[in-house]
Amino acid sequence: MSKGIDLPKAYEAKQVEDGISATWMQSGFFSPENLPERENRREPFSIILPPPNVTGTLHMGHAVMLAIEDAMVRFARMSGKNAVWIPGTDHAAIATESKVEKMLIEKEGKTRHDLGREAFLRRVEAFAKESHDTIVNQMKKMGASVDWSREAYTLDEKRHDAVNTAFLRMYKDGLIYRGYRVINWDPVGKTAVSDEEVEYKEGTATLYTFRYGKDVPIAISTTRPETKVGDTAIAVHPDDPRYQAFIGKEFDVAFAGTTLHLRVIADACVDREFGTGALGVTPAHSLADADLAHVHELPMIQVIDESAHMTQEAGTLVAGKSTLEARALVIEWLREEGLLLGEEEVSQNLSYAQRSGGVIEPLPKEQWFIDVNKSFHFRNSTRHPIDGVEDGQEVSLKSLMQHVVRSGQIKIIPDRFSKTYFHWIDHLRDWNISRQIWFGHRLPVWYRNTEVKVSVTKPEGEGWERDPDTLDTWFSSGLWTFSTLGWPNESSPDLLAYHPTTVMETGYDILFFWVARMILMSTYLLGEIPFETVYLHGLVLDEEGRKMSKSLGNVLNPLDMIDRYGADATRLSLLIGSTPGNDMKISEEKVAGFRNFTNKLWNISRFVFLSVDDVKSIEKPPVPKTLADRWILGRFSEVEKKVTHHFEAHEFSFLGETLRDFTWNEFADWYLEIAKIEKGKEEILLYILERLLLLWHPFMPFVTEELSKNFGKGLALIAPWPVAEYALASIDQQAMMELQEIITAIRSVRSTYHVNSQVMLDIVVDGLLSPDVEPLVKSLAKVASISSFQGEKPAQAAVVLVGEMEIYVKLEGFIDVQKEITHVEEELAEAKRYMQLLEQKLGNTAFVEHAPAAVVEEERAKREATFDRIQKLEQSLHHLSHV
RNA sequence: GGGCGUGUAGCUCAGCUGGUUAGAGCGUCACAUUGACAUUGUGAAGGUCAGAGGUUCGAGUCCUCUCACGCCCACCA
Repeated sequence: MSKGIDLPKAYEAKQVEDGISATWMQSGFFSPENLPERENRREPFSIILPPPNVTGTLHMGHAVMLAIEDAMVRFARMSGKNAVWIPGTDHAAIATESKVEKMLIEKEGKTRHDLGREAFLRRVEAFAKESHDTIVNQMKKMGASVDWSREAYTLDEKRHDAVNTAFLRMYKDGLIYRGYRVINWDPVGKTAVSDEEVEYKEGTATLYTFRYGKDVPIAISTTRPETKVGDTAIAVHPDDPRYQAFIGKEFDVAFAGTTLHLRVIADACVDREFGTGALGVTPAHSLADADLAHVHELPMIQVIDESAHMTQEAGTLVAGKSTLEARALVIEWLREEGLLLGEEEVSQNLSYAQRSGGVIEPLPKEQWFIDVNKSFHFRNSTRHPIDGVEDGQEVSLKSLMQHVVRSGQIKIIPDRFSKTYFHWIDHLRDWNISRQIWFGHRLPVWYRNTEVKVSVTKPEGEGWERDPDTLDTWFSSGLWTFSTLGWPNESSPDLLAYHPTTVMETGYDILFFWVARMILMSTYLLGEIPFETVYLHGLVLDEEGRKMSKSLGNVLNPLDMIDRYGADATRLSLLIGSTPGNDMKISEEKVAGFRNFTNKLWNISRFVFLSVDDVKSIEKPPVPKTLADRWILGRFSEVEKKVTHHFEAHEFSFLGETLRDFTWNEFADWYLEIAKIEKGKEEILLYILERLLLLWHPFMPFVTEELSKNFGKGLALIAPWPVAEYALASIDQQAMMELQEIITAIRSVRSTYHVNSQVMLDIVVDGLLSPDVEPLVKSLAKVASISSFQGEKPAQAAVVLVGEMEIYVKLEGFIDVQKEITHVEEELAEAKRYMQLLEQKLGNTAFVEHAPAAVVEEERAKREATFDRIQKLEQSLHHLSHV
């Protein structure tokens, strides 16, 4: 059997992947308009790639995303859909700017201000360009079948147009406003950040309890004494009997170099149990206090500036000092005045800026916000209207965001994240969208003295200055599902064809940052949902379950994995064993394991190609001739159905396992072995192999594309998805029971003959049996011994006749009776020696009487076990000598 | 403080709407292997399914409580 094609003995991913990548690119089939005509080609499938930041290189998180999305889009494409997957990159405003500035400081000792806006931005752009090219290259290595002709960038001209259009419309509707508010200030990045960009870490702090002055009857507690120079009120609980008498009273008091005017206010939000039960209100430097100040109409005094130093307003004692210096000074002052009543170590959450790591300093600032609660007139889409909201109805952004998920128009997988989503919306505050950085979309806002104009171009007249601020990067990302499809041109062909997109696949960690913002923007601007399904994958962790980070040195680079084990193995290791919304651990070993599988698939193909005369595509379903044929064809059809179902249900791990089990445990281990004995299986082998490769294609595109070439049918990339053509042969009740008996019998043969590794695995059977267990057992033993005596290498499966039934038995190795007898005799001798030893020990009365009872028990148990073992070995020896 | 989740073999995890004897991969051990594949094959060992109680003919699966761990949100000054 060697007339077919002879492939290399092992699959060398490195040698084929680049070539295949090039073939795919040249084919143009990543762009839907180039796809060959098919009946259902009008049905669209669209997925927009979550754009990687242009700050560096791809990591495992990206690799998971690419593996899942590529599997989705390849399946859709093969299923005949008009499939498009749009790639792009994200300018990642703060992240990129701070990275470039950091490099600038390290290499040249200059800050961005030393360079100036224009020159600095040129540096950032150059860096982004370089990073972009690396990322694109990496995506190609992964085998991502994205449509490069539609590539987008969150900061290019088209997206800039979309951003401006969105901003202007929201401003007109009163949803974007400018306000002087307490915001999260990052003193390191020197910019405001949104609530979502603040991270919390547990830390300890000293809680100081003190009075503002001798004449102030209420003591308060704080971890930040330096802010107290900006206090304008003391808040107590309205029902607190201790402070009832003071509510509404006002105090003027000299405090640490300044004079405070404090009003005692009552508010139910005060926790009576904490500290003294009274709270010093600092409206300018606490978001919570700012809310209080708003309700109670308290004045706001800014005592900390943008570089985390005390302002002139803070008074003579601390003005100009850093917050830490000021803290020490205030405490010292309190101590001297005898006002400090107590100090206590408490654990506290400290807030940091996500990107720069700076300690967040809440302070009041003029910023731009999106109002999530304000009512406006909803404009519904004419083509894909949102159900349950009328055109022109009064809604708020918040209510819209809730509605589309609650009504099931957007489905989140796994479902439990819907709860998280609603919980987040319930607590949502207005979104601060202005950033005091340079890299990003500059606000289309102009100022002239007190005049403010929102316009893309400079307003008429002299003296207009453009707002130097840029937009939060997530503002442009929020438009991503439609800004990539041609919006704001509402008649763009792509927008008409592909929006709403079919699925959004991304990590759960950006549910709020991004998914929620896309829902906000799309429902508001288009009156459409941005996507029908949200599939959230988990984070990729290292072997010990830690996040991968450069500082920990536990980063597994997907490119290294691809280099060592191939892209297919890397993809499989990320697809199998990961379930939506759950984090996954990955290790190099795991990837190596899947490399073995790609090689297995390669060798299965190699065997099939070698054993047939003519490698060709089998057009008509082959007619099964034997039991084994009926079985494998039936099983294969079942697998085809299952795989299709798993794809539709986004159950990628199940899908992979189903396919792997069939490929390895059924097709290779059984049918290929049977095919070595029973001839005439060429058609079936080819039929199953060709289709099996296609089923695998979305998961491991490279090796399957390479192997499929041999069938001469064109690219697997656009091959029609296989559809089941056989029914599984039925096995009736009676047969099942008899089958069970046979398996039991076989197992007993195994132990009786002490040939645990020698006999057989399982049997494949269908139809009615009239089994006589004895003959089966005998024939097995016979096959085994005969082969061994003739010194031939036997096949790994045998067909055994039991009555009129053919039974396929898988065999592995055979008994060399003589060798086996010697082996058993040796073991027997050893066991007897051990037995003697135990007898001796237990016969010793001193041991039995003085040793701890447990030890004696243990020895007795050992004697029992050894006795059993001797009996078994003697039995084996008896059987063996009669074979 | 609120919410979500996890706890199943040495390790990583499956186990869907409750149904025979709880599975896979890796690891370990034993044996085999010249002809598709040592990136292989066959087997073995290894589990009171975190614990307690309950519902049920029947619970890894449903309910209640407890313990441990993780994540998210809010934030107490």
